[in-house]
Amino acid sequence: MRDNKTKYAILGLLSHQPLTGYDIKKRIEATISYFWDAGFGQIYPTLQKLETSGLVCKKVEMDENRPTRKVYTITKKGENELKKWLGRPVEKEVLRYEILLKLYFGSRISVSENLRNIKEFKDRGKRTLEILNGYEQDLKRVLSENDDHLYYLLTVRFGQYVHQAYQAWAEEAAKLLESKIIEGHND
Amino acid sequence: MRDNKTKYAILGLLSHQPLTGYDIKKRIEATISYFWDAGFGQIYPTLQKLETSGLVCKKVEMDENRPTRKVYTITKKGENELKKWLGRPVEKEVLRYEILLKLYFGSRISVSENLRNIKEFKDRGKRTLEILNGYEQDLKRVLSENDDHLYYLLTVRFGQYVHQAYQAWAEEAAKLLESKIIEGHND
DNA sequence: GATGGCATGTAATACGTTACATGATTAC
DNA sequence: GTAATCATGTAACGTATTACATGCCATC
Repeated sequence: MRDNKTKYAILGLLSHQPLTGYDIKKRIEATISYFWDAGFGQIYPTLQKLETSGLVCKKVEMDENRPTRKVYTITKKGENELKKWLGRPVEKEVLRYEILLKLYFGSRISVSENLRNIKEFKDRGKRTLEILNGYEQDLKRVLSENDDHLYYLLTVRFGQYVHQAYQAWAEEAAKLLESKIIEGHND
Repeated sequence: MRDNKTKYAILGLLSHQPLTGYDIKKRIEATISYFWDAGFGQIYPTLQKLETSGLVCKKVEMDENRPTRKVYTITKKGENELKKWLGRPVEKEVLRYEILLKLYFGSRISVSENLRNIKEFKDRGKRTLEILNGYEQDLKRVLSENDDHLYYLLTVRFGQYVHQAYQAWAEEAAKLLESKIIEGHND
């Protein structure tokens, strides 16, 4: 593991409570997936590697009726590793926006096709924004209950700021492209 | 190649003019790297695959004095492939923000460490924003010269919107965390 | 009887980064 | 002399996705 960051997402979730691989997948989906997603094919092998390096330990729960559960618990060593990483500043965020890659070469296709791409981006973003607004309301209600909630709120606020920026940009971009159709009627 | 998107970045650049692998790297750095980056280790093998599948063709330029240049030109088939991809809407943007992954588990470390992480994110973003502002000025000056420039401007405007959102968020987040220190003086 | 949730994982493949390896020319 | 730019690429490794494979239980 050179610098697998998903392993820290897993360690972070386990620092609250013991979980199975399946649980971890559900948690990620429900909480951090909009800025850090992971599938089963990544979670299960990572858990095995974390166990091998002694950062988590496994307890097998067998039951006749239900599938065998493998519950993972974070170790002291795992907690230290997590804290060490959390305190280390991010060197560089690497982001890839497919919408921008398409738009950059937009002159190769028609204006209306570009407008459609922008519109789909905007609609998708609007749905995400609504979900984030819901999270914000929920978190504000329970803010004082737990030290973690403020940090959750900060990440949600980030999402709201960025998605509002997407909406504003998409409107401006659509206007600029539409005025191009009117000027040159080259569509 | 399942759905290598970097290949479209390369095809897009070649749709303007023939380039070497080295040229492509420079172009990417100077134009799209803030939303789509690629290294030599990705560019050279991708060019070879593109040639094998007939989307680009290669011309070897030998010269005694300078290194052998391999100039790649997009084919008709390559142009069609590019256009087909450009017109296909983006299904899902997958983004990973390391800063948010760290912040989500922020309660595990001290408030001042979180504040430092936010500050570094903000400072880095500010530098990028200044670069983007420069791009905007340049592009506005030459907007009417070329059909491409409007599309370049749209991607730059996107960057500006998003980076302004980063700045506003970072300020709010820092304030919220600072008020936590004052309330609980738990740092 | 079919769908969906719970629960595990492996295998194949693709995507991407980093280090390694070479060597000439040009500018300071 | 030294660093930067031009110019090529391979090898090793790590990260991530997708498909495959299994099987029970509960609900509709």
